[in-house]
Amino acid sequence: MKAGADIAAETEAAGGRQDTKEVILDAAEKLFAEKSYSAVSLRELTQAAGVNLAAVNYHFGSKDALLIALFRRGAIELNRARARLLREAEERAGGGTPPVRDIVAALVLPAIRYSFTSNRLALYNQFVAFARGDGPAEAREMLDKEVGHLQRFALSLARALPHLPQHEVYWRLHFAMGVQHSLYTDMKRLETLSGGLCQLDDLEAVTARVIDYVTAGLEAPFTAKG
Amino acid sequence: MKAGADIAAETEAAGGRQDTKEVILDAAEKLFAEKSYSAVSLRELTQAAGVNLAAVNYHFGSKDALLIALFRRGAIELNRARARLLREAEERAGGGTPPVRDIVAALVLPAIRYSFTSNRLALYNQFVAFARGDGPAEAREMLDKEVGHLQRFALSLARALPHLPQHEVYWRLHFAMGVQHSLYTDMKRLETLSGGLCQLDDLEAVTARVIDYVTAGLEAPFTAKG
DNA sequence: GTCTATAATATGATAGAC
DNA sequence: GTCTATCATATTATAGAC
Repeated sequence: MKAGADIAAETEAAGGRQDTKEVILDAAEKLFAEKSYSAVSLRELTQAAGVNLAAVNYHFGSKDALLIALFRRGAIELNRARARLLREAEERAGGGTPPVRDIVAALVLPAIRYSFTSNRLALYNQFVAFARGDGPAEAREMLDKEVGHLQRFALSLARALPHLPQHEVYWRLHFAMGVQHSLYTDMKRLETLSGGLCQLDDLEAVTARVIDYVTAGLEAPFTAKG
Repeated sequence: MKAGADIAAETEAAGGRQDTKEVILDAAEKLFAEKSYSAVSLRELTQAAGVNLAAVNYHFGSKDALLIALFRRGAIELNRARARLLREAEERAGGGTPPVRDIVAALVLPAIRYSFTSNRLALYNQFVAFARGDGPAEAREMLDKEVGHLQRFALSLARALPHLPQHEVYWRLHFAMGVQHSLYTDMKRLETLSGGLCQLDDLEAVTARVIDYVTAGLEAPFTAKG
């Protein structure tokens, strides 16, 4: 019954310790989020993970392949959570179009929610922001080409904002991603700027703020451009 | 009369070719913007610049020091342009408070304007986004601690939005930076997502879009939070 | 200031014992 | 699947000739 390639996270469920592959993924995500991909050596990484230096190459084939596996794991998790919330919002709207605010919430909540609870998705967002810069070409292409999950949001937003031309919806969704990005990379500057007033402590408050801001941007009056 | 350490950019003005130091800075900015700091070797860099391998260490002392010099050059240029526009907006307001939209324009215009004209500030923004991740600790601290220019904008915005508590102004300004960030890092994803509909071709249109979005976010109705 | 040659080290990857 | 030892290579930095 115990096939070689079980998909489910049987390790965590099974009560005890994770298998090596996951230990490596977790350590890598943490380090790549702190220092970005190229700046972390396999030696530093395997030591932090408490595994042998050769383990990364054995389990993933190469450092690059590890990065891609990491992208994949995070993307699946994040996109699934977003899609579920979007679906629920659509169901609440009874087949109609959910309000912009609910669509935005579905987009924004998963990353923030899991982010600051010791769970992974925060690190995922942080490390993606950096690794987009210094990852291998293959990894960057992946990030730039897998946009299916965002398409769903674009469609939903277009229905909720029928007065906007389609390209305007895309632009504003793009900006919305940028706003989220600011949560994962530049927080220290904000802390400095605000003299410690603004921090990522109160999750509910931060979530509400982001949703307010993004919703307002999406609903901004439209003036024809270019 | 020709002291060793002239501050001004006498080279460009003098009519002809740049001196080695500037050639290196320009090449570094370009490469770091494409591939991020750690991913670019001194060999690749000096070759692209057409200078000797040892030139970086001779002129800057180390690769890290080059990065910091690059940060400094770009920051000075960008902040000066922003400050000038903000001052002009304040003068137009006749000593009173400029409208939010004008403050936003002062914040947003310089980077975009110079960005896509072959000039440098675009590259600067792009490479800062990446280098924040994988630069040396000293460089990151610099980025996180030098916030004086943003303070000026925070103050101006606070006057223009007197109903907002101060920390809310900081948050929204922070989000505004994130929106700008999206112009310099994730454009390929937007192009894919929009099927080529959205691109950085029409500068005026993009500028107007960003200003619309950011202004709407800043002026969003305030609901008390945490 | 520029160049070549090279030092000193760190890196990703792999072979082979267990 | 894990470990040690090591290869082949790339890295930053520097010494010293010109």
